[in-house]
Amino acid sequence: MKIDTTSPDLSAQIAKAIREAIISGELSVNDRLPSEAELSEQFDVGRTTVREALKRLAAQNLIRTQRGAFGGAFVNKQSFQDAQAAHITTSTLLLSMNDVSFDTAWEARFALEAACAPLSCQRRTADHLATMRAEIHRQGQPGLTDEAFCASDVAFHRALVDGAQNPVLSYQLAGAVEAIEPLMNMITFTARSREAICDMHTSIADGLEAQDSKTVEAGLSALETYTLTLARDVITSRDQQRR
Amino acid sequence: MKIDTTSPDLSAQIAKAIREAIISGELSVNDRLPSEAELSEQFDVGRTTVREALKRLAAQNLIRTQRGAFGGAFVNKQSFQDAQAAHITTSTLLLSMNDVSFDTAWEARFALEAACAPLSCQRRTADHLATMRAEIHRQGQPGLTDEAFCASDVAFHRALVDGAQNPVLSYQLAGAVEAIEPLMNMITFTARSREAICDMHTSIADGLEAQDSKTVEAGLSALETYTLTLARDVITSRDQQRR
DNA sequence: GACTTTTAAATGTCTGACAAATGAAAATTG
DNA sequence: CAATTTTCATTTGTCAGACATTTAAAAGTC
Repeated sequence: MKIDTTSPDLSAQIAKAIREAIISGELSVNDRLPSEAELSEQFDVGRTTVREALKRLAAQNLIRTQRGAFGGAFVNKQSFQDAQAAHITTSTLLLSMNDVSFDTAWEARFALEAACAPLSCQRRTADHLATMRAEIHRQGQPGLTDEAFCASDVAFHRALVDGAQNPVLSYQLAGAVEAIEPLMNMITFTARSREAICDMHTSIADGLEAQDSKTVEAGLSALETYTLTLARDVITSRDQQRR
Repeated sequence: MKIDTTSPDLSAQIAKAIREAIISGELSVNDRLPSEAELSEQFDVGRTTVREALKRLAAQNLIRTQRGAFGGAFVNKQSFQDAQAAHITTSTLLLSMNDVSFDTAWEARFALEAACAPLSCQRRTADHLATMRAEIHRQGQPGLTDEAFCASDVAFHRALVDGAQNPVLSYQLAGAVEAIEPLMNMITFTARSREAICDMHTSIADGLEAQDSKTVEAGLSALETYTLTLARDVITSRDQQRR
């Protein structure tokens, strides 16, 4: 592991070297890295620089640190849970910073969700169904705020995705499903549209319960079209107001 | 923005505070953060601690720094390209560190790819088709190493996904498609299986060219089943050798 | 007005110091 | 001897101060 000590980004270089050692398997889960003092000797830099490199790795969840004798920096096991949270954050920022149209994000989300539908039909448990029914019930409550409705909507679709019982799918989908929530919140639904959405959710849940993927896909497709129409109306009327 | 100066993770707290300011929109793209000296005053911590916080954010691509007068830390625009690279790294580590079975990863990958197929049929350009044909041709070359074959395979499928012309889809899919490559490399294909794979790739490309999503989906499905069978054979024989 | 020099501001790095946590080893005690 | 307490070395967390380097604006020069 060599670095160019003349370049002014030593901590980035050191982080990269260690990161690559982890990715290549040279360092395994729970392996202990050399202490900061040892690393600073090895790389011939100050301890400050080493620490900045370690913080970079910690920010990526690649290592954790522990104080005290026999403490140090240890290679982290990537958990689906943590990775998912980070993935959602990044996806959300990507959408908000890149002027991604609602159409594009919505299309991606439903295309991916539809891919889960057949698997979820096969494997969904009573738990998944119960979650979905509970969320549908919540969505029917009159006093619900728009934010709470959207959150419940996300929970409903997450249950559908999780029903496929494939952690890789759940992880990848989380980004698409959750990141769109802020965009959804911009489109405030009327009480009437909520009722229609609940009906479609019920139809989807019925299909999953009956393990009938045709019904589920039809319900998802209807939901996609319906929401897209609503969204376009909202955007059109907003543009008109702006004139 | 307040932090608990008695807790021993000041830099993480500061990073979190700034991160949330970015996510909430309080700080916008290209906004300049206060200088390190100013931040260290605001948070009442040393400059070292502030710098560690900033390095954390830099590791997540949330900020960039620039030296000199009128330099400083600026909020980064998240680019799909950078986010995709990070996403692939994380996905790869997730698979390798969590004993995800080949079956699970493979199922997720094909379910997601199949979701892109109809869209790609509609929108793929001549460029995408040309890339796919070129990769098929490369895959037929006899001297190709296993690694190169797998890389070409990834490029082929990436072209299919990109054909949907939806950056959100491409971003999400990249994780699933690329992260499985190391697992694929473990399964060394014989020359004969390569031929069969090329045939299926050709069938998929033909379907895309004819904008016939049925053919594409059939090709993908055949490829999924075929590779899965191969993989199971390899794993079974490997287990037998171990006895 | 065009060019050069100066200067102030900012990040990048290093050193040395001390605080705090932590587990092992040694000392103490019953 | 066994259980408990104390000591101690190690390691991370934080700070202050220093200097190098970069950078663009400001001042000076022709």
